[in-house]
Amino acid sequence: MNNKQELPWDNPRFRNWVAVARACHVLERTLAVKLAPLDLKPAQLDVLMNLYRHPGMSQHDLARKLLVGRSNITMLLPQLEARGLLRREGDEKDKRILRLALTEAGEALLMQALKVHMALIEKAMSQSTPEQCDMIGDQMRKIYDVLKEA
Amino acid sequence: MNNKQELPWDNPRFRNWVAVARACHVLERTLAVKLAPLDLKPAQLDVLMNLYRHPGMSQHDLARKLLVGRSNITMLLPQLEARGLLRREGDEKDKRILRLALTEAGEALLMQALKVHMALIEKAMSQSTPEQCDMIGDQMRKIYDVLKEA
DNA sequence: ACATAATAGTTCAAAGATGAACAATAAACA
DNA sequence: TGTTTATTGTTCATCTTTGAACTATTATGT
Repeated sequence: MNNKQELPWDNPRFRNWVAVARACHVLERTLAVKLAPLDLKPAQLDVLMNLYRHPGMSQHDLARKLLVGRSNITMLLPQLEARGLLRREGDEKDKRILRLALTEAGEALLMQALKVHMALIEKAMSQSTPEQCDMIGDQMRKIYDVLKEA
Repeated sequence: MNNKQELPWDNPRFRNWVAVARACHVLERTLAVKLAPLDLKPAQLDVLMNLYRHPGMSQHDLARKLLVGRSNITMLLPQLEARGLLRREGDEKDKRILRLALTEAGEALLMQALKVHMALIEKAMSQSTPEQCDMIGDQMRKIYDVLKEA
């Protein structure tokens, strides 16, 4: 009996996905190094980015956007709040909810961090034509949609 | 003064890379859930996969392949060794090196886990044509090459 | 209204990952 | 040979992440 008849490594989809995962991993690690001078970690940058784009969102919403647990957000925010990068204010109508927003300082730091992040992504994606790049993005969004409710 | 003149979200490369990262993240989380019945985590599966393909590799080699620190490997292996999934034997010529290899049980569990992993990737990548899939893999391998020495 | 269920956020203990410092061994070189 | 430098793996302290249990608040249903 031969379990090896169809090893994943012979399957293009498998091999290619492994490449995706590896590229993600190495870019994340590189980003962590490049953000170190700003005393910011990738997870914290994700928070700032989401608050910039969706000011007033709740911690629950943020957790879902970031694909992490709520408790993770609870542990993450006080550091950033103590540094004066964001505000947390209770919702008027629903006293359970804390609404989040960047401060001026938070926005300023975000802009610096985005330059770093952007430069890294430019370097990585400069290998692809615009058409290839868009196609990759389209496929990845499909993958996300397929898996997020699975 | 307007820092926002070229926000990353307007940049296709940025938006598309964010999609890649999100797809990676959600697939990794989904894999963790699907592997739970086998009492195996994605990081452990990575170890088994690499030992299957490169039997006799050292812990140092394994750490580099997985893009993690050596200490991480040191913490990871004893669990798997205790479950009888792999062997560690000292190298004859270089007494610093521990050579790693799967046991029969390790190989058997790997085959089960690979079915799960493979099914998930099939589901995710079935949206893409073979040509698109290969193109994605090619681009990602380029990204990895660009970043790994940066 | 009242009881039940659902939701937002927190706490806490356990597991994972990281990097610096260390011991043992091997390599380089004077 | 003998000394210095590199490499392999481990240990340890620290930081992150996670999920379950908990409190407070709101929604639902009778």
